[in-house]
Amino acid sequence: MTRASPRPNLAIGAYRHLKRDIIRGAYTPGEKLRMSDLKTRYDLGVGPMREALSQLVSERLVTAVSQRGYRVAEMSIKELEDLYDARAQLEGLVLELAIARGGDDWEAQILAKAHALSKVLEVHSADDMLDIWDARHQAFHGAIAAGCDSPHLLQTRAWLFDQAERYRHLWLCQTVFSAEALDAKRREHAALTDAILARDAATACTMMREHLMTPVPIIKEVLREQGLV
Amino acid sequence: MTRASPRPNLAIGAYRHLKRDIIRGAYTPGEKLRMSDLKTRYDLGVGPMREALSQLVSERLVTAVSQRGYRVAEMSIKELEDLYDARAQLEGLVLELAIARGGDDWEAQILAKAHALSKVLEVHSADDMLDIWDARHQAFHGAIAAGCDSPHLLQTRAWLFDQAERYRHLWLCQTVFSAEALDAKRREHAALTDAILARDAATACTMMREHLMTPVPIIKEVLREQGLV
DNA sequence: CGGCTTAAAAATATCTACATTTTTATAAAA
DNA sequence: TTTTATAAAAATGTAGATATTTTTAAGCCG
Repeated sequence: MTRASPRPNLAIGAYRHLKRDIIRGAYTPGEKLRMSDLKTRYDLGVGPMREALSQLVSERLVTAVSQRGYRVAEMSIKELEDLYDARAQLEGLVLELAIARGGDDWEAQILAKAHALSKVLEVHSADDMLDIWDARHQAFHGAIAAGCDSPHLLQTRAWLFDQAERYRHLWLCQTVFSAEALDAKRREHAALTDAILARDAATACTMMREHLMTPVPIIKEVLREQGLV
Repeated sequence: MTRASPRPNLAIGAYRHLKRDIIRGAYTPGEKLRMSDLKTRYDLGVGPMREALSQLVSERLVTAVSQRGYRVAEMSIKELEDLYDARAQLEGLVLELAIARGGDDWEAQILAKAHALSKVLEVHSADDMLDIWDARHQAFHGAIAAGCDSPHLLQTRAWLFDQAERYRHLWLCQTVFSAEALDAKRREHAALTDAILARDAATACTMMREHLMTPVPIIKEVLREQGLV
């Protein structure tokens, strides 16, 4: 008899909640995270709160200075550019390996997820639309990456993804609510799928890197508009 | 007036100490880390100890199950192979970018570090020898990687490095105390340096990937000998 | 009168000790 | 041998004590 999920402790809950809030932009970059405020906001003691913050420091979403508390990590154009470049390069590598290593099941999964993504047309509420499209979009790219068959490379990919998610969220809001942008993405995904299934590594990797870099100018603009940098 | 390093709090000290102990093999993989033991061993309260453990969980050196405490992460042949493969692939990518992006200063630094590494011949005590050779070896590879000019790729590289360090430590002990092994490494490093300075990306990347994979069979053997798997 | 230093006060972060809950080990009974 | 009841051990959470930083205000010199 195995208990799949022993009741998670408060620190884990706080970690998830706080991480989500940071990613969704509930705090402004660089904002001070006062213990007393956090305690009341998340209705917790200092112990669990500190644990959650420690983990977020490890993930670089929060910065800490000894005896001077915690702050939400800063955002910057410079970081945005490097982060997306790193992601694009890594994704290119992962895709190259996936094309070399992936089997029939890998191909099938890509087709399945691509199909699911292309069908997000039904009418949904705005928030639902964002969540559903994003979930399927991630599933599609995840299916592609999975072919590299390396837990540690995938872990690394997930780690960079988390780092980028605050920026990415800004882009999502711009893209999901624009029929035009969505359509452009649909075409990119279709072309990418074709190149991958044709096992054309050179073309596919180049397309993937470019695909991942397209959000950068859009995010830059939003960052400036919203005065986040 | 800036205080470069405000006195670090106890959690940071505990984190460093515990991490070092895990990497150096002071605990056996999978060993339970009891709070009461840790408290006495590191002479600390539970608060700081928990913070340190939380960070190590983020870094996957420790595993946690809610309400059932912490354990040193397991080691396995499977993980060893994936970890080193991931590292080799990433290092290949980083090197490719470095050759494309690195400038004169990058080349100079590589030569400097390569020279320092090749000169570790003077007689040292055994422990000194290990520390000095390792430090210079890391500096050499670090100088090469730095050329990719991407903080996030380098961060990612450092993260995989940390993951591998427990395995790597086993290899170091085998290599540093063998004049023959050291000499083989010296030749590999020299050839690598030549290919890099010649900006021969294809050759250099292949050599780098192979260079990083050479420890794997040695570590496998040690793991089996010491019954760690 | 204004800028600078110094000193007290408030706010904040950090740590320890204790209380509570949950898990694990032990022993008795079926 | 398996199951169940009990006791011990361990993890988790809270509250209060301590140390550090930041703010505020007063004093001093130019």
